[in-house]
Amino acid sequence: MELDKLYKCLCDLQRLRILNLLKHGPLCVCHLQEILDETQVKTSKQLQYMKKLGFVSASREGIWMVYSLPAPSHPLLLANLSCLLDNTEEYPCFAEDLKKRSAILQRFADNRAECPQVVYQSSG
Amino acid sequence: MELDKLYKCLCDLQRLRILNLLKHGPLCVCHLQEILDETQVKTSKQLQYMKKLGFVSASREGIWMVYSLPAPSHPLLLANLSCLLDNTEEYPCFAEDLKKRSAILQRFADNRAECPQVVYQSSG
DNA sequence: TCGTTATATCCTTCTAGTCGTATATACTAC
DNA sequence: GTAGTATATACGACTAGAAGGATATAACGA
Repeated sequence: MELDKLYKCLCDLQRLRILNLLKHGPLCVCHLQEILDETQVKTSKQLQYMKKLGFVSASREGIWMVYSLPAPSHPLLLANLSCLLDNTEEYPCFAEDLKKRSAILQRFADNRAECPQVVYQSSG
Repeated sequence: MELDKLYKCLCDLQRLRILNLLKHGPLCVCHLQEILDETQVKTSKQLQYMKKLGFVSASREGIWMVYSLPAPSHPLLLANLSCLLDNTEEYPCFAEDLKKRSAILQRFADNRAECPQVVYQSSG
């Protein structure tokens, strides 16, 4: 894996936000899309981009495509993701995204049909 | 400073190599060019790119433009640069560049006219 | 003043990546 | 089979950035 590929992956705010979310557990496209407040196409394309580079992996569960960070992820990727929440006043979106993620997982507790099993399991 | 700007700066191998070199001390364009084995235009353009984003700073000394990392640099930048030498077998260029830098600074010991003062001082 | 060295900028071409619309595919339920 | 939901892809327009050649600028020494 080349370093410039890694940084190309990180140099888009939306991709950073996606990676930050996936670091805390797998999610499917529709929920990423909901959290990021973005179109389906745009979200999907960013995921394809990162998948092609090997920084996220995908697996189908029913109608959902569940995206997650592969194990093991590049240590430099994880190190950078760890910093995203450090300056919440300057970059509030990362913490906010995680709050939205929690809310969605909470919602799944009431309606299990809204979410694939892998995602639900990660909520605990 | 926005995160995506920082990563855009890092997502080019030549820029990474320049930053790795400047982390160990200031250098002028002609010596960066020599170490990277690149054209003058290309080297200068990369420096302009990074300067515009604020990740390197420049000061003229006689006929030379001396580039360096500003103090303080973005902590995330420094953290990433610290990792460049970690996997020397996989990314040999960063260590090689530093060797070339040492050789150049050594050369300055014999011919001081070949180098501005700030660069020479950093060799110690 | 002129010549030389170091560096920056202009101009054009080229490529990678973005974005949006529309459409295609995959799966499920009926 | 059809309908509906989730996701991916194809296509075209657009933009940022890369690259290279030529040229401009800045500073120096004679």
